[in-house]
Amino acid sequence: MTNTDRSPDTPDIQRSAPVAGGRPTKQRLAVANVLDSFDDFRSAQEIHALLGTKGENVGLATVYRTLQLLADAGEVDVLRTEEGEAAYRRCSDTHHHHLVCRTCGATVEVEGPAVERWTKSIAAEHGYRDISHTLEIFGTCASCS
Amino acid sequence: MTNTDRSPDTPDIQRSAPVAGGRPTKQRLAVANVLDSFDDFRSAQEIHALLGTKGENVGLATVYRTLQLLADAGEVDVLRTEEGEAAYRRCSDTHHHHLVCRTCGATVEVEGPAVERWTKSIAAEHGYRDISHTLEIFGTCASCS
DNA sequence: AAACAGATTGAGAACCGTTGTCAAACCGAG
DNA sequence: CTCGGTTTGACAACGGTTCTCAATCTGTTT
Ligand SMILES: [Zn+2]
Ligand SMILES: [Zn+2]
Ligand SMILES: [Zn+2]
Ligand SMILES: [Zn+2]
Repeated sequence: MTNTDRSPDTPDIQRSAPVAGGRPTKQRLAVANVLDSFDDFRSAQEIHALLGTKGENVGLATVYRTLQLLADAGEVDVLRTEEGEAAYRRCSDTHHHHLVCRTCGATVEVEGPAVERWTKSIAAEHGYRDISHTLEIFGTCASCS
Repeated sequence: MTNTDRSPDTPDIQRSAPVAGGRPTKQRLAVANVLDSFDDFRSAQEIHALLGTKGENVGLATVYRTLQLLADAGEVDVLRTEEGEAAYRRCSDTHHHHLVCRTCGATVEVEGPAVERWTKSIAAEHGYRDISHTLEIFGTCASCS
């Protein structure tokens, strides 16, 4: 691990913004960049492997740590698959949900103001406060039918 | 493990219906019964421990297997906690969602026909079929505020 | 530029929920 | 009772995630 390694083949940094307040290290930038190369949900291990194929060797623990950082900062969305593993995806910064293909993972961001209102009012009706919610829709996309 | 053990202190079977098509063994009935003794979501291990305190010693693997049976049969609802572990609860048999207290686990079943309609139409709009969805609402209940 | 202090990394161990293994026990049919 | 498929439980194995800690890096201060 030599961060001073700046040989000619080292790809230029594409994402200049620091990663969630921490130091913009080579590894964190690599993770942040690879997140832009797909638009479906990928597990931490898949992302780690993907980095490997691109010549960016980042330790698995660091991938986990960075994804957690990004998730905490709201820069990526986290989804629990039905098998219980966490999957990550770079998303728009407004609140939204996902329509995910069960087969190929193709993901569509969806918004539903009515749902947002409904959850709030239901929760208030029962005296619950500090509401949050999770809503994911699963199905088989057109090309997988 | 002696299933013929029917000493006088053995509690009578309360739930006579067979468990999800399989054999109504002592262990399965014990699990099915203990599920009636709480109305919030409990992990498999918590349920296993709870059985222990009631003198019903059921193997952990059997608890997992039985809960899976019941879940497949739709007799219990499964929820993935944010830490990724599965939690179980006996629920009404109609489709519904949950409003869960983040602190004490108090759970309210909620229904929202509008949400059901919305998920279907959104999915159809994008050409997705065989739709399913997950929706959970989290908050702090009145007594935990 | 050299030194320093704190942040970050990576390899591997540890953790923990869950599932698999398999011999022993069980159960219902005949 | 006997027999064959089902179920059980102790324990091993598994997979994803987190922890540990020494080595390395980075920004800042001399
Ligand atoms: Zn698809
Ligand atoms: Zn929402
Ligand atoms: Zn509460
Ligand atoms: Zn629903």
